[in-house]
Amino acid sequence: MSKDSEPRVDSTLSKGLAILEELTGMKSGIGVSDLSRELGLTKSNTFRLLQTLTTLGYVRREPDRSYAATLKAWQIGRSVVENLNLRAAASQMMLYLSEETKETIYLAVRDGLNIVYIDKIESTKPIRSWNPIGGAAPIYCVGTGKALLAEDYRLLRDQVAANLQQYTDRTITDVEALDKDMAATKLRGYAIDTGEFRPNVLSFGAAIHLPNGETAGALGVSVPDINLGEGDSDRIGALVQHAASSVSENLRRL
Amino acid sequence: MSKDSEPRVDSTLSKGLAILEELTGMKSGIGVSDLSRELGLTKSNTFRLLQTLTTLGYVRREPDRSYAATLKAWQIGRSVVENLNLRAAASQMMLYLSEETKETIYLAVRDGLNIVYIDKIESTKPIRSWNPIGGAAPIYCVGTGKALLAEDYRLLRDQVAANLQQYTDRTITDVEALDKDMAATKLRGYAIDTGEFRPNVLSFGAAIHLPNGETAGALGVSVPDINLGEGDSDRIGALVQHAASSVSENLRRL
DNA sequence: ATGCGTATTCTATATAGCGGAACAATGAGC
DNA sequence: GCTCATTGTTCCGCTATATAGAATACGCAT
Repeated sequence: MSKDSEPRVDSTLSKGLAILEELTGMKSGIGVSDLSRELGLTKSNTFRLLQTLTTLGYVRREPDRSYAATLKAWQIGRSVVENLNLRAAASQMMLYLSEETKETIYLAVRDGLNIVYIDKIESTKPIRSWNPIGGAAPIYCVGTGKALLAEDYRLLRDQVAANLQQYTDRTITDVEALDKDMAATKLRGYAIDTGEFRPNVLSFGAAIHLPNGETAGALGVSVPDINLGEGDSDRIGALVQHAASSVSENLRRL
Repeated sequence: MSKDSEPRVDSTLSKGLAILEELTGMKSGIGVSDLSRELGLTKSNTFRLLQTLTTLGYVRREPDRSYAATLKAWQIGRSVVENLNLRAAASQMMLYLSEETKETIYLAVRDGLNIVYIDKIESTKPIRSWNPIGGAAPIYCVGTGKALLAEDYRLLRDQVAANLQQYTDRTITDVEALDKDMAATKLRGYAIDTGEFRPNVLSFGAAIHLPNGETAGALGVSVPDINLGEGDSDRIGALVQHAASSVSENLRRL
C-alpha cells in the first residue's frame, strides 16, 4: 500500500462548494431536505451551510422559501476570464510559430467589428509587416479577424456586411463573396487574407477557444507576399491552425 | 434593540470562498504568505485551505509555485447564466441597437433585487456610460431593472419597497411614486430611468420573455443626458422595445 | 557559509462544526 | 375543522476538525 498521504481536505469548505455547484446547476430553487438528500448530508448540516452561503451572498432565498444560487459565483468566475492572460497561455505557441516561419506573429482578440492585437513577435526577416500592439484592424480583412469572424459569423454577418470598406484591390466588399469565404474558412480550419487590408501583406489566422467553446482570440501570421514561396501558404496555415488549437488545449488545463 | 441573532457562519467555508474571490481577482498567481497577509489569516490556515481548493480543482499551482484560480469557478457560475442562452439570442439585436443609437447597450438579468449585466456593447460616442459586465445595479433605478421589475411587480413590490435607497435626486424613494411609474411602464411597453441611479445617465429598458411567458432578462440603452436631443427619448424607447420583443421571438425558435 | 524569505509539515489544543432529536410551520387529504 | 406527513429551523452535547504556532525544509540572495 502506497502511503500517498492524501492531501487533507477541509470538509466544510468542500461541502459548501458542493452545495454551490449543485445549486448553480439547477434552474429553479431547491429545498433543504431535497438538497441534503441529493448530497448525502444531514439536514442540519446542509441548513447551516446554506445559511453561511446566504450571508456571504452566494445564495438567496426565493420568495417560495427555497434556495437558489445568485449570480455572484458567475461574477467571480468572470473576473477569472477577464484576468486570464491569453498572452501567457499563447506565448509558447507564438514562439514556436515564430521559429517555424520567421515571420511576424500576432495574438488578437475581437473588439466589436475590429480585432485588436494584444501581442506580437516581430519577424526576423528583413521585410516585415508592421502593426503595433494595441493596434486595430477590420475583422473581415485580416487573418486573425477572419478566423474570429468565421466563429461568430451568424451573429456578426449583417453588421459586418453593412461596413465593408475597401482597403486594397483584394478587399472583400461583396457580401456574397464574404459568405463564401467564411464557409471556406470554416471548412479549412484557418483563415487566409490575401492582402485584403494592406497591399502585398498576406496573413493567416486561426481561432483560440475557451473550454466551453467560446471564442477567446486568434493567432495569426503575417507575411509579405514576396516572402511566400510555392506551398508555403498551406504550410503556414496548418501551423497556425495547430498552434491555435494547442493554445486552446492549454486553456483547458487552467 | 433588535435581537438579530446573527446567523451562524461556518468560518472554514467563509475563508475558503474569500480566498477564492481574492485569487480570481488577481492577474497573476500569489504566494501563501502574501495571501495570508492579505486576508488576515494564518499562513498554515491559508495553506490548508489552498490545499483543499486545489484538490477540489478550483485552484492550480503555477510553475513558479504560486497559486492561481482555475476556470472552474467560472464554469460553475457560467451554468447559472447558461440555463438561458440569452447572450446568443440577444446579440444580434444588441448590435442593431448599437448601430441605431451609437450608445451603450446592456443585456441584464434579475438577481434578487438587483440586476446584473451579462453582456454589453460599448458606446461609440466619446462620452459613454460605464458599467462592467458582471456589475450590478438596483432593480428599481435603471432601465433594464425597471423593465424587469414591472414584469413581476406584484411579487417584488413589497420587497423592493422595503429597500428604496436614494442614489440621485431623481431616485424614486416613494412607494406610491414607484407604483405609478410601474403602471406607466407597463402601458408604455418600455422603462425609462431619468438618471435615478447615476446622475445624468438616463437609460431605457425592455423585457425579454421566454416562450412560456416567463421573464428572461432585459435589453437596455444607456445615454448621457447631454447626448439626448428632443424626441430621442421616444425613438430609443421604441427601439429597445422592438429589440427586446425580437429577442423574445428568437428564443421561441430555440 | 549565513541569513532572510519563502513554503510545508507537525502537533497539541480548543472549538467549530457535527448529527440527532426536538420543535415549528406548512400544506394535503379527508 | 382535524390529522398526518413533510419541510424548515433550532437546540445541544460530543468529538472530530480546523486551528495556531512552532519546527522544519527549501531557495536565493550576499
